Amino acid sequence: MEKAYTPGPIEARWRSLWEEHATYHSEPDERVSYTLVMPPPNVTGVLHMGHVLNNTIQDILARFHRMKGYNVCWVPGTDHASIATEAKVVARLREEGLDKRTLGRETFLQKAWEWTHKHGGIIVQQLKQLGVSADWKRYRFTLDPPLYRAVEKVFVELYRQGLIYRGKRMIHWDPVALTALSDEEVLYKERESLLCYVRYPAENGEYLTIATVRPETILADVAVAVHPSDERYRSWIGRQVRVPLTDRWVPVIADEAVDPSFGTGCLKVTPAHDPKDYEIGLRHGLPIIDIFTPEAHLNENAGPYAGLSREEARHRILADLAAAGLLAKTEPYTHTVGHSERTDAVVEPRLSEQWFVRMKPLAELALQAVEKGDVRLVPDRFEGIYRHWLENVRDWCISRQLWWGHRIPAWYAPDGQVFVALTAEEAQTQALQAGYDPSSLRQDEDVLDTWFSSWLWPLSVFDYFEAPENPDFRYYYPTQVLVTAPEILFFWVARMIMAGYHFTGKKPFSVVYLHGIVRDKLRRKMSKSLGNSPDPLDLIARYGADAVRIGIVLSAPAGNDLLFDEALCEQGKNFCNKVWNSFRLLSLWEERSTPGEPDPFHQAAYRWFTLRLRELHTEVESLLGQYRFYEAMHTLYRGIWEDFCSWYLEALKPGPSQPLLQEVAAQALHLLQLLHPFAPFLTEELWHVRTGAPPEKSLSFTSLPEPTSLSPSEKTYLQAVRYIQQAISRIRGLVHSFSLQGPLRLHIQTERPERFSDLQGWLHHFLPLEELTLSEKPFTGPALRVLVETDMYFVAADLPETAWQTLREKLQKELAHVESFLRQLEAKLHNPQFRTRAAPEVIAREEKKLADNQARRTLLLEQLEALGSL
RNA sequence: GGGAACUUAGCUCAGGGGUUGAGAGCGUCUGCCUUACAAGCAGAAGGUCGGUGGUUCGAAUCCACCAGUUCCCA
Repeated sequence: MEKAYTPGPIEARWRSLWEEHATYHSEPDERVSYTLVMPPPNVTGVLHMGHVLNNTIQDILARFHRMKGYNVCWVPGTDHASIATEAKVVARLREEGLDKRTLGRETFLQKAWEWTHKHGGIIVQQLKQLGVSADWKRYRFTLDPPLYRAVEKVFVELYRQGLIYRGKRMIHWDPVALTALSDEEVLYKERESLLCYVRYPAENGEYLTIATVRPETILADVAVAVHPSDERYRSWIGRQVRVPLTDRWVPVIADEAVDPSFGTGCLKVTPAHDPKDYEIGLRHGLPIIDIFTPEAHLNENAGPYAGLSREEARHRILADLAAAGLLAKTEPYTHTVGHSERTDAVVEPRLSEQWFVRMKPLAELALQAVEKGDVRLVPDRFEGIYRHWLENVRDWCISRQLWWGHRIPAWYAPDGQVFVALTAEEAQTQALQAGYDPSSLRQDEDVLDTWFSSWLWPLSVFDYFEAPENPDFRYYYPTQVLVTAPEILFFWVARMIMAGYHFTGKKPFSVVYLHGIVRDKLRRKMSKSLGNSPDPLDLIARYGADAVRIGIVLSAPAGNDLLFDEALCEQGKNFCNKVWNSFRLLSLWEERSTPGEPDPFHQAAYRWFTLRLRELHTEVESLLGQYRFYEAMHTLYRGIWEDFCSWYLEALKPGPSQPLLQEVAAQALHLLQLLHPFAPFLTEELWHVRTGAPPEKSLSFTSLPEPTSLSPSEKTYLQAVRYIQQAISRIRGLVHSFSLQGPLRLHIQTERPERFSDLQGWLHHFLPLEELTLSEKPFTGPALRVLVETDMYFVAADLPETAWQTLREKLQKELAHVESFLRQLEAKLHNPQFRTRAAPEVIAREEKKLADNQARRTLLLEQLEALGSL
C-alpha cells in the first residue's frame, strides 16, 4: 500500500468498474424496495455545489439502505428546463445572427436538440465523478417519448376533469423571454424607487393628487379610486378628473381595496397593468387600456410615447408632468419589485389568455397528506410554510410562450373553439362531430411549464402513465425519500404530492428531506458573478470525491443553510488519508507478526473497542435515521480518528514480531461499512484490498447487521475506560508542562482499588511508568496530582519551589470552585421545597454530586496540606 | 404588510421542551519528524449560553418583552 492515499487513480478505477458492472442497477425482487428519485438537474447544466450537497445526501441514504438489505433504486434523470434552455439557445442563435422567429419552430427545435445533445449529459458524467450510486440504466429525460406522452395524457385527463381550463387572466409576463410565468417563477427584490405625487385636474381648477411609483402607466388609467369611508374624498366620488398628459376624463370611484394610508389615499386605476386595479376594474365595469407591447415598450395607445421602453417613458413622462405643473413632488421610496426567476427581467402584470390548473381540489389532497403524517417534512418546521402556501394557493398558469418543451395538446378552430386531445386526428374527429372543418384546426403554439412535467416525475420515471399496473411501478412506488432544497417546495414538492394522490391515490414519497442552500463562508449565496462558487470537479481533482463529499456533509448541520469552506475538503482529505494509513498499519503488522497468544492488555483493549464499536454503530444508525448527516459523519470521524486510531491501534502497538490480535481486522471492516455511505471510493478500495472480494461485489451490498444496544454494565465499563484515558491525557499534560524527565512513579488514591485490576494495562501502556501503586491513602512526598472523577493520581516529582507555588495556586482555585459548587448543592438539598417537589431521581443525582464533590474537596485539602509542608 | 426561524468559545454549530457540575470540529498557542499517517503525534488556552423581566425549589433550557440577524410569502 502507498504511504499516502491517492484518490485520483483509485476513484477512477471504481468509477469505471461500477459502470462496467452496472453495480447499482436494480430490478424488482423479493426484498423490500427503497426508492429515491433524483431531482433532475437541467439537462444542459453543469454541476455546482448545490448538486454536490443534494446528491451526496441521496447517495448516503442509498448506500446505507443497500447495506441494510433493501433493494435500493435511485432513479437519475435530467430536466429539459424549458425557459432556461430556450433562453440559452436563443442567446446562442443571436450570436450567430439568427432569430428564433425567422428560423421557425421546426428549425429552432432542431437547433435546441443539437444544443441539448452537445451539452446534455455533461452533468451526468459529473455526477458519476462524485460517486453517486444511481441506477444509470434507468436514466430518464423529461422530453423522452414516454415522459412526453405522460404530460399530454395528464393534460387531456385534467382538462376532461375540469381541472385545466383556458382563461383570460392577469398573469406575470416576462418581457425578455416573452412568456407568461407562474406566481412561483417571480422573485421579489427590494428596489429604490421614486414615489411620484401627480395631480389629476378636475373642473374649477381643483385637482386630486395621487401617489404612484409607475407614472408611465398614467396613460392607461381609466379611473381614480378612493376608499368609500375616507372623509377627505367623499365629495369627490362620482366626479370626473382628467388623466394628466391626455384629454381623457375618468370617473372618481369608491372601492374598499384602496388603502387610505398609502400616499394621499387616492389610487389611480390601471386595470391593464396591475392585478389589484384589474379586480377594481371588473367590479366597476371599467374599460381596459393596454399601453405595452410584449417587450414592455409603449404601444400606439401611448400616443407620443409609443416606442419608448418602460424606463424611458417614465423619465419622459415625469419631465412632461413637471413641465405641465402636474408633478406635486417626488420622494424616495423602497418597495419590492417582481423579477423573472430565469431572465431577471422586471415582470409586467399582463392580461392574457393562458392555460391554468385549478389548484384548490388538488391542494386539499396535498394538505391532508402532510397533516395526517403520510408525508413527513424534515425538518418539520417547513410544515407550517407548506400549509400556508396550500391554503392560499392560486391557480397555476401552465402555458408558456416558448417552443422548447411539451407542446400543448389543444387545437383551435378559426373561431377559437378549442379541442383538447392526445393527437391531431382525435382533435379533428372532435371538430368534425362539432360541425367544424377538421382541416381548419391549428395546434396551440405554446408549450407547458417545465414543472408540469416535473410534477409527474416519481410517476413517469416508472412509466405509470404508459402502463399503470407495470411491475416496476408496483414495486418501486411510492418512493421513500425525496431530497431537495426548500426553495422548490412549492414549485415542485407540493405539486408532486398533488399529482401522486390525484393520479394514483398514493403518496409519491414518505419523507421530504429539505437541505439548505450552499453559501460561502461569508454567508453569501454562491454565484458566478461573485466568483465565490468553487467548481466541484476542480475540488474533486484536488481533494478526491470522498473528501469533497465529507467536506460538504461536514458543512451542513441539519436544516439550515450551510457555509461551505474549502478547508473542510482538506479536512475530508486528511481523514481519508488517516483511514488509509490505519489499514496500512494493519497490513504492516500482519507482515511482521508471529504466531502466538496476544498480549493480555491487547485482549482488554479488544474488549473495550468491541463495546465502543457497538456504541458507535448504534449512534451512527440512529443519527442517519433522523437524517442528521452532519452528526453521523462527525460521530464517525471522531470514533475512527480518536477511538480507533489514537487509542485502539496505539494500544495494540508495538506490532513488530509480536503475535497479532486477529479480531482487529474484522473490527476494521465493520468501520469501513459504517463509513461507506460517506466515502464510497476509499472504503470500496480498502474492502477489496482486505477481503480480496471480486470487483463486481460492492461493499454497498454487504450486510450491515442491526447494532445491539449496550447493557448498563457495559456502559459502565466504557465510562471507566474513558476515565482512564482522561487520566492518561492529563498526566501527559503534566509531563509536558512541567518537563518531567524519565520514567514516572504513579500513585493512585482510590476508594475502589479493585476497579483498576482490568484497567492498569492502559496506564502501563500509554505512560512511561517505573512504579504504579494503588491505595486508599494519599501519596506522601512531593508529587503532582490529577483528579479524575473521585480518584487522585499522584505523579512523584522533584520540582523547584516556584513550580510548587504555581501548583498551590491552581489547587486553591480549584478548591474555591469546588466549595462554591458545594455551597450551591447544599443549599439546594437543604431546601425543603426542593426535597418535596423535585423528582426522587433528581434528588439522588444531586446527592451523588454532593458526595462526589465532598470527596474531591477532601482530596484537594489533603494535597494542599502535603504541599504546605514542602 | 403577513409568516417562520435564529442569537452558546475567534469561526461553524451540537445540546436543552425543567434538574449530570458548560460540549464538538476547525482555528490559535506549546512541545514533538515517537519506524501507519507532519495530510501526522502529544498537550494547552479560550464562554457570566444576545439583553431585561417573569414562572419555578431550580432557567443557558419555559414564558413575555426588547435588540440584532436570516429566510419565506404578498
